[in-house]
Amino acid sequence: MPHLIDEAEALLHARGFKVTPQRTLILQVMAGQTSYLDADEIFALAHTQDASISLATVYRTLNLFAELGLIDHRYVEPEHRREVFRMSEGPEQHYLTCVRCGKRTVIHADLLNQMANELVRRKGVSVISACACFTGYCAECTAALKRQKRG
Amino acid sequence: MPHLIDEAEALLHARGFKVTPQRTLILQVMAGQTSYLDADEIFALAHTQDASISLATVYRTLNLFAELGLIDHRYVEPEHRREVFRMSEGPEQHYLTCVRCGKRTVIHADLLNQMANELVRRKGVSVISACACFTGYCAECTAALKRQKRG
DNA sequence: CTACTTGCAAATTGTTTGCATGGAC
DNA sequence: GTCCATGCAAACAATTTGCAAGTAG
Repeated sequence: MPHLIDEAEALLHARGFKVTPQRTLILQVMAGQTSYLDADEIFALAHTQDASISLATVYRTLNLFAELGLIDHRYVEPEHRREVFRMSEGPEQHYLTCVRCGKRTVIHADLLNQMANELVRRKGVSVISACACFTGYCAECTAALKRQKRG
Repeated sequence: MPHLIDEAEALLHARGFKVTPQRTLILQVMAGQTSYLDADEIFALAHTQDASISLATVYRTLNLFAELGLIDHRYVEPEHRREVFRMSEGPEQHYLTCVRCGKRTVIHADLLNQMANELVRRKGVSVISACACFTGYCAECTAALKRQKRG
């Protein structure tokens, strides 16, 4: 998505931030992904293109992009304390992490948006961002366990 | 809730764990709370009763209690990576943290349970635990901002 | 007694920051 | 040329762990 990258660089420029090779590289890495990546994964991908990039720059850049609204960041199970990031484009995703196989099941935002709307209606609050993390069994493991129980 | 504490101690015993003064103390601290506390807060409260208790013991004990299902743990905004704990008794709580005043609005579990049910129905997964964190404006700040906008 | 627990300090993990150098504009 | 940005290493914060000493059962 070169278009996305151009827009992002224009925004950087407009806000007085410099368009450095590192920032462009991280934009490229992020734009090529559909799901969330953690800082280490982003660093590893960027590092294959530019071996001199540092993890600190990755963190600083991700934080800058998040402040500018270019990327979303959230936490997922089971390593909940590790932050993950992705471009803000496209529908938000949340996850159910399977305790049996570790797989993440994507939960699209409509469900959480319903919840956010319910919240707004019931409590009079306004919601800026929402993060939902579920732990459980994915569809396959749920089915497998049912079979096991039956058999 | 001495009743809760007795039950917890009985469970410890039944599972072959020892009922130490530290564990009893932490149970007392937890039982006296209605909302989530982080490890430091629990340590601070315990420390007023027994100055020799260590933070490591608090962490170990909380993890043990969580494994036994005695307490719930989750993460809340804005310091999302810090874990918070409370006794499993009573309705689960989730929070919306206000970015303007910092107040936490309690979100009772029925909303999230609806979402979990929806998930089960739509995706065939099973949900063990769910954590939802919202960032936004609490009811007061939402109202204040509306007034400000109008006035 | 014996195995589980504790306290302490050190180790880990994820992320941030100070500082001197380097580079975008 | 002037700041902003980078890389490095050290600092931080939250949590975990190794180990020797202590204690519940």
